[in-house]
Amino acid sequence: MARASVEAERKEQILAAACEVVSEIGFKSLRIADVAKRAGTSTGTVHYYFDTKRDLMHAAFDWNFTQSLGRRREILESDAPATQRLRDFVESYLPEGAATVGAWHVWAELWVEALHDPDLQELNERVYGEWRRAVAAIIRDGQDAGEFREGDPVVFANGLIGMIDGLSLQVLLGSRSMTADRMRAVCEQVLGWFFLAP
Amino acid sequence: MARASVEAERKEQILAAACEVVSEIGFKSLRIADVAKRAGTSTGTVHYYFDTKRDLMHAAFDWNFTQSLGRRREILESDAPATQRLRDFVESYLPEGAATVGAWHVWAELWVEALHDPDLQELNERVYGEWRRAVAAIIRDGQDAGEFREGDPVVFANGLIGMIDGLSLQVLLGSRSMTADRMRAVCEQVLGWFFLAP
DNA sequence: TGGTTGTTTGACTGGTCAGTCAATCATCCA
DNA sequence: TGGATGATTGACTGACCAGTCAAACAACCA
Repeated sequence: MARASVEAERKEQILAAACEVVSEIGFKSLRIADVAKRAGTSTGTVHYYFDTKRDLMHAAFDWNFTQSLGRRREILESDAPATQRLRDFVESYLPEGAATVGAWHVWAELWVEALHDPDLQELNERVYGEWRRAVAAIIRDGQDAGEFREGDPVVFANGLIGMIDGLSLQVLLGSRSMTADRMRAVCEQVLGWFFLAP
Repeated sequence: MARASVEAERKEQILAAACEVVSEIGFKSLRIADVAKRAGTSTGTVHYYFDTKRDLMHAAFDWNFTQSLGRRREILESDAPATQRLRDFVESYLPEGAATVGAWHVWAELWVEALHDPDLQELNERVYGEWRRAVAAIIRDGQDAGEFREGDPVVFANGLIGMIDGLSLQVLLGSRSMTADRMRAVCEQVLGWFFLAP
């Protein structure tokens, strides 16, 4: 066993580095040596903590999600009105800041890798379950408070999350027709249709 | 120059094979030898028509789009009511049949590859422009015919296409919470909110 | 028929990189 | 202090594969 403190710290360093490299050059181009360099260590050390490249990437994908969830905990657990929480949630997803864009890149790589990897599909399933439940809970709150029109919260959560994913991809691809600002406008429009006028 | 007939036929064979292989094992795992075998030819011949792997894949991505558009031409150019055309369009996108699922896989690979390739971003831009225009045109028709509520057609087209992309990804990932049937239900629900009752 | 151009083949090469390993260093504790 | 265990290093190896190339084959035409 690695000594607990060193192990946790070093793994974190390596996972953060792996996510940065994936975000910058993509999974396909990622070399263990790139990760090692970015983490300020050697390939030997990377392999000391992660047996294979696959293990490393699975752990990195998982870590990426944990970090994303952490960055949104404040929003999800806030006791602001549901309309506000939903707006904040959507806003926090817009691919604008470096952290969010980086996390989105890693997500996109995960998706495509998962197309041919059942273990990653399982990770996706777990994570999307969490997002879906979180959004559906906000919607239910909003409906209970009369801020939100009726309808199946899960259907709306699925539609909203799906739309965010699809639009974000276009933004990440640098589309001239779908900038972060335009995405914000589309999301606001859609939310507006579902919020009841105050 | 290759003799026109042979060249066109052989290129088509190779591109179709490339798309099949990408769909089955992913871009990252694709070997020129796989494509050659699938096309019933040799690696030498693949390289005779496509200088590099990158050239081959760019052409394959382009070809995949042309085929997808062809499969939908009938719907887009039909003179059925706008509501029907939009329903048919969405239905045609559901990742169910082999051809559609295959095309989606190739799309997903294109997206991720494009994150780090400006030429592919350009292809994405062109293609999305076409989809967006096609959908917006249907919506405009529907609004003119009073079948559809008012609002910016482009905003709605963007929202709808984004949602389809995001949901399709989850279906492709084999999510137990997002099957093709559930996706159909979400899309119908959303379309229902925007169609005016007859 | 024989020459020209277009097409096909697969063995081969050069470069790349994940993963291994033996050596070294650091930390802890008896 | 010295031995044990944990941690780190980077040179090395074996597998892999894109792209090359020389040789062969096919279609066409003069």
